[in-house]
Amino acid sequence: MNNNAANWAVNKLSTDGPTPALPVHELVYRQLRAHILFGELAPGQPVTIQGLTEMMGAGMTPVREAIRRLVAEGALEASGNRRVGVPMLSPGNVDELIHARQAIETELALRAATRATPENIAGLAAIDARLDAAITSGNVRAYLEENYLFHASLYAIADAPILSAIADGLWLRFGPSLRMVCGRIGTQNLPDQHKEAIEAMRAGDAEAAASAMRDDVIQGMEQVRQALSESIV
Amino acid sequence: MNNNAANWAVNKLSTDGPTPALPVHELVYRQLRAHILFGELAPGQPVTIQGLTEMMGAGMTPVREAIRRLVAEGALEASGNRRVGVPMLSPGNVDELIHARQAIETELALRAATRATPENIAGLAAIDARLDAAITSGNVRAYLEENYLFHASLYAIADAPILSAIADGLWLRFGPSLRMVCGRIGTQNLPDQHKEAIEAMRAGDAEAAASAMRDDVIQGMEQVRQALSESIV
DNA sequence: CACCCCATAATTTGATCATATTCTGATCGT
DNA sequence: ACGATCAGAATATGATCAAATTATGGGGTG
Repeated sequence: MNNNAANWAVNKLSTDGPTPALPVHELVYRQLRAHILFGELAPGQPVTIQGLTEMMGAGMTPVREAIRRLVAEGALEASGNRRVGVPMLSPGNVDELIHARQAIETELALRAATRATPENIAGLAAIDARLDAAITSGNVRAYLEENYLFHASLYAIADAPILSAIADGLWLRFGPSLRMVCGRIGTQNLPDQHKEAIEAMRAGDAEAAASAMRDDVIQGMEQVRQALSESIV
Repeated sequence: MNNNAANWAVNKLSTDGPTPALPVHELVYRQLRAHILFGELAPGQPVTIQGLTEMMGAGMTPVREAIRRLVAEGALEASGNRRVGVPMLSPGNVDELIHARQAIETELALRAATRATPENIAGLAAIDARLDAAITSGNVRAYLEENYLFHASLYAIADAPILSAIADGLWLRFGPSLRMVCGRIGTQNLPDQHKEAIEAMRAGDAEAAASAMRDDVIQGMEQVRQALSESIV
């Protein structure tokens, strides 16, 4: 049983299953995390402790811990004067994210492709099929979830906990902005090089799989950059 | 005034200066962070809340927040059964760290080199001089601090908050092991390509500076890998 | 006379602590 | 060797205190 960060991320998108008395701060963390990743929270929006306590029905301490954790991961931003909110991406931040994602995700894809079993690949293909359905039906939330799930599954296959943790942190940073992109341009024109990656993995060509994922990352981040620059105008 | 993550890291190695009523959880976080970075805490060592409360003279809530934050950054590890401790690096982890540091720090060095002012370079040279003194005198703690300070200063110059945050997180992960390396091989044989980097920055050759820092990273991490593999035997 | 600015009060929000409760690990007895 | 009991440690709550933002009102100005 491999308890690495990426597996964890994949498992905890669904709340079902035999949850063996999960701590409250963990539940708060996961709910808030999902809100950030899938765009329930817009960039710039403030996040208050007391608001969370009554929204989640929890005490202050667990809420506080969840917030600190997400601040440490870059998903939330401490404004200096004790306030916490969803960060807004500057164009420079997008540049950094492009570089980082390219470096980290390409390496993860390379490792995943060299280690993937046929079952792994089938699982990825299933996710990608659901992703296609979400795109054609225009279901933004489902698109965001399945898209993230595809990448997170790839991380889990790569079996590289540190790189996976970094990649997950990056997702949290651009998640809110990605939602904005979808609201702006719809789901039709969003990138999806996943089929190329899956085919390359089936063929055992790790380099090609990594290259496909690199293209996917670049295209996605370019969409974000473009939407963001238009939004400023 | 640029309030990015790297500047923050540089500023908060020293505890002096006019601290405007810093929150307790922040102080606990910084002290614990320094303990981890500079090897007061060995890999595998447990970290308890109650132990910290009396060591730092603080309540449970701030201690708890500091621990969660460091767990989120990868500096500490939650063992599943409510226990928290300093993680032990596996050989695979070291591989990941080498890849990640190479990618991130090279990019940071590139950016820093293109932006550095003469004052910036002089500051780096001053740090490196103190580093040399620490090496010749065999002062391990000073070596660790100045070495980190050199890199952190470079991040601050690069003005890339997200990449800097990632790089800082990586330091926290191999910090305890780096201390072990020093205890094993002394300070004499430790890598220091800093002079090459400084010279390249003076000459305005950003590529050369980045290359020098890449060599520095690789040499340092190879030392860690080697010491770790010997330690297992 | 209406509008803006600044000082001050009120309220909201965050920070910390002390305490009760639950869970884990280990010891001791059978 | 197995299972109940016990100490210790973590989780979670609510109360209390401090800080910051927002609201308010008086005085001055166009």
